[in-house]
Parts: sequence; C-alpha cells; structure tokens
Amino acid sequence: MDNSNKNTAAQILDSLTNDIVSGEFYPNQKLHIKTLKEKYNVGTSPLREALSQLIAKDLVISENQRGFYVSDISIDDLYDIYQARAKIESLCLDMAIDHGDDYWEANIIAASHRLNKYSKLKSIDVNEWQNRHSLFHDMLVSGCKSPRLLQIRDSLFEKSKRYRNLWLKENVSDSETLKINQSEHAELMNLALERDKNGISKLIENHIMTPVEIIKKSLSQL
Amino acid sequence: MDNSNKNTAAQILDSLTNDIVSGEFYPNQKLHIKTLKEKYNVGTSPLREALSQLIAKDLVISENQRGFYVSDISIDDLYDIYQARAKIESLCLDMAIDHGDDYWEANIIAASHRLNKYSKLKSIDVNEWQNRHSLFHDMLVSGCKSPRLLQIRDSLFEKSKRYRNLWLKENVSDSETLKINQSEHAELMNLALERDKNGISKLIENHIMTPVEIIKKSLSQL
DNA sequence: TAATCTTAAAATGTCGACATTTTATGATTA
DNA sequence: TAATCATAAAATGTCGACATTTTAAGATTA
Repeated sequence: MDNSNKNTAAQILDSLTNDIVSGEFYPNQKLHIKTLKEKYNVGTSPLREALSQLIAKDLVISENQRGFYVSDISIDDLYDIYQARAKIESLCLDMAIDHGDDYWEANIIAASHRLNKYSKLKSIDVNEWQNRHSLFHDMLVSGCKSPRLLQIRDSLFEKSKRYRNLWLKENVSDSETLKINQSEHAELMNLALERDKNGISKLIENHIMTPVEIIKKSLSQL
Repeated sequence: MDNSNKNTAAQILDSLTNDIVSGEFYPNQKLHIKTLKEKYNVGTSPLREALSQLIAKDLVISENQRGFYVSDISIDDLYDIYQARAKIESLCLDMAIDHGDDYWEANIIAASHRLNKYSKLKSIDVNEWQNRHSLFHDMLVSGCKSPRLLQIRDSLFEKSKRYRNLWLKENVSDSETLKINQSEHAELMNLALERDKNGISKLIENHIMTPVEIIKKSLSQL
C-alpha cells in the first residue's frame, strides 16, 4: 500500500504486475530492459529484481541472453487456471464450513448485504461492484483459516485476471449475467450458513467456471 | 539440470534454494550480501536476482534497507503446509481417477514395483528410496492432467522439505515407519486402480499427515 | 531469386563504485 | 548505573559502464 517504505524494486514490481495483469502488456510481448527503464524511470538492478519475482510468479519468462517476455496465454491454460481456482475455492469453503464461527457467519451476512445493495443500483461503477464482489467471496473462504491455501487462491486469482480483463475489454458488464450472479450469491450464503458442503461445492465450481466459455470465445477470435 | 545454459542468477537460485531447503541456512538467518557473494563467487546483481525469486517463493523475506532473511518456520506453519499438501494431493488424486487412462495405471504399477523391490532390500540408501517413493506418488497424481495443480503441489512439497529435513537430521529412517508406509502404498495403488475416490482421499490425507506429529516434537525441542 | 556469410547495431547480463541507511561502539549526561 | 546521544563502521540498494551475445542489415555467392 504505502510505497514510501518500499525499495524501488518492490515499487516497480507492483507497476509491472499491474501492467501485465491489466493487459497493457500483451502475452508473449518482449520486455526490453531499456524501454522499461525509461518507462518506469529506474535503473537496471531494481528492474531486473522485479522481473525476477515475476518469473517466480509465472507472469514473465526469460531466456538466457535473449531477455524477458510476458508469459503466453492459451485456451488450455485458461481452462486449467479456472478449474484450479474452482477446486481450490471449493476446498477452502469446505474447510471454512468446518471451522467457521459466529464472526465468520456475521461477516458473510454483512458482505452479502453490501454486495446486494450495490447490485440493485441503477448506475453501477464496475470497480466498486468488483470490490464488493471480491470481498463477499473473501469472507466466505476466510473461515478456512489456512494461510497457505488462501495464498494459493490469491495467486490463481491474479493469474485468472489476465484472462478476465481480456474479456472485459470487449464485453461491458452484462446486466443479465449480473442478475444470475446475484441469485447465486444469495444461494452461496445460504448454503454456507446451513453448512451444506456438497451443495456449496457444486455451486461454487459452476459459479467460477461460468465465464470460461465466454472468455474462450473472445480468445479464439484473436 | 544443465547449468551451462543458465545465467549466473539462475545458477545461484538453485544453490540458494538447496541450501535453504536442506537446512544449511537456518530459519530467520540473516543473509548478508557480502558473505553470499564470497560464498558463491558472484557479483551483486545475479545474487539479488536470485534472492528476489526466493522472496516470491516465500523462502526468503526482505525488509527495505535491512536486508534478506531466511523465512521463519513455526509449528503453525508446519501444520498448515502439510495440511495444504494433504488436501491438494487428495484433490489431484480425485481428478486423476477421473481422467487416468491405461498408461496411468501401468505407470503406477511400474513405480509401485520399483518402490517395493527396493524397500525389501537389507541395506537401503535413503536417497534412492526417496527417489522411488517420490516417483510413485508422482505417478499417482500425474493422471490429474492439471499443470497448475501439479505446480502448486510441487511448490508445497518444496516448502515441506525444510521441515522434513529438520526432522531427518535427528531421526534416521525408521524401519518400522517404513513398513507401515509400504502397506499404505500398496493400498493406495489398489484404491487408485479400483477408482475408489473416497477411500483414496482418506488414506492419502492420513499418509501425508503422518510425519507431522513427529516433526512437531523435534521442532518444539529447539 | 534464394541462401549463406559478414559486419554493424542493439540488447543482455555482470561487475564494481557510491550514496544512503542501518547498526554498533563509545562518550556524555542525568 | 542507566539512558541518551554522537560518531564510526558496516551493510544495503541503486546506478552507470562494459564485456559478451544476439539480432538485423547488407553484401556475396550459387
């Protein structure tokens, strides 16, 4: 959050990550050291350190003496990422139902309320809606109490953003999709509070996999 | 494998990773730039690039202007890592049972045979046993066909190695533990071939969690 | 024309130097 | 004595330079 306490490398890491995930840099695009140095106004060392972290996060690849490239995307990978996300989310919910307490329940209800209220507005700011949407799902899984699984969940979500943003560029938020989503969210909350593992598992996997077919279409048009 | 094609940064990354995972560097140990430069005979840049990748992999942490440290370990984290491993392994097996074909089955049978034969020897090289053991489990999950999940599995396994090596330093391989393991391995194979999802799920989770209590004891003695 | 070779330009990866910050040491004060 | 402060030593993070490799362009040959 507060960049003043970060070194240059950590700051560029944020910018670079964002520029890749948002789609400003295309899949497979060459990342020229010189260009990046000028763009972010930094020297060689912190830039290469940031790129090194992105290698470990699979957002960038490098070949010796041939430089850095944005990781490629593919339909296979799209499907794999989303399926992994669906399975991990389901796993987290399963564990959350085992360990969630009254506070967990209360947080879900509160987040659901905030999402609901906003979804009914006439004019919707997509960013704000996404914030509330993410927070609702975060609350559901928060009960699982496993830092590592939540971390894995986050990193998969970050990777999936690349595909989603690609899709969002062409499709503005569809109000019909939004309503389907809303009824699913209500159902997710109920199943969580009723501690229905099987029910929530099936629903969440479908919920997460929903955009895949649409994104797949956008992808194959490129 | 072949370092000749890797740049210095990638080479040190391997060495550093190994030295941390094997326990040569202790948890929380300060990693002085100067010392490391001398130890690995390299300059600042590739060293810091390697450390940057280790940050992304959670094996190293850094504070601005205060340098690099080996990540800490804890009983909570030990438990979290192993539980995440158990759940992911179970998930992979579940998917493998869905997608595994004749080749998958054959590979399991072959790997099981190699592990079995070696386990019955009078004098056992722990390294060789571990290779065959890992390969057996690799074959079981290989049917899941999800690169991302398998990658997550690998990275969790790497993290768990730190704890296991800590434990191995004090406990030499116990032949009794080994025999229990062997019967579990046979049972795992049968359940896989019989496509018994529920059975294999329970067994694999127990199988993976077995060492946790023992490691926990070693840890609390430090 | 197409393919190969040569040469120039561009880009990468590594190093050591340096400014800045942190840490350790010893002096000063209450 | 204990605590605070000042100073010196050590360590970090960033930069620009440079050697090496790759890429591009043009010349040569079949």
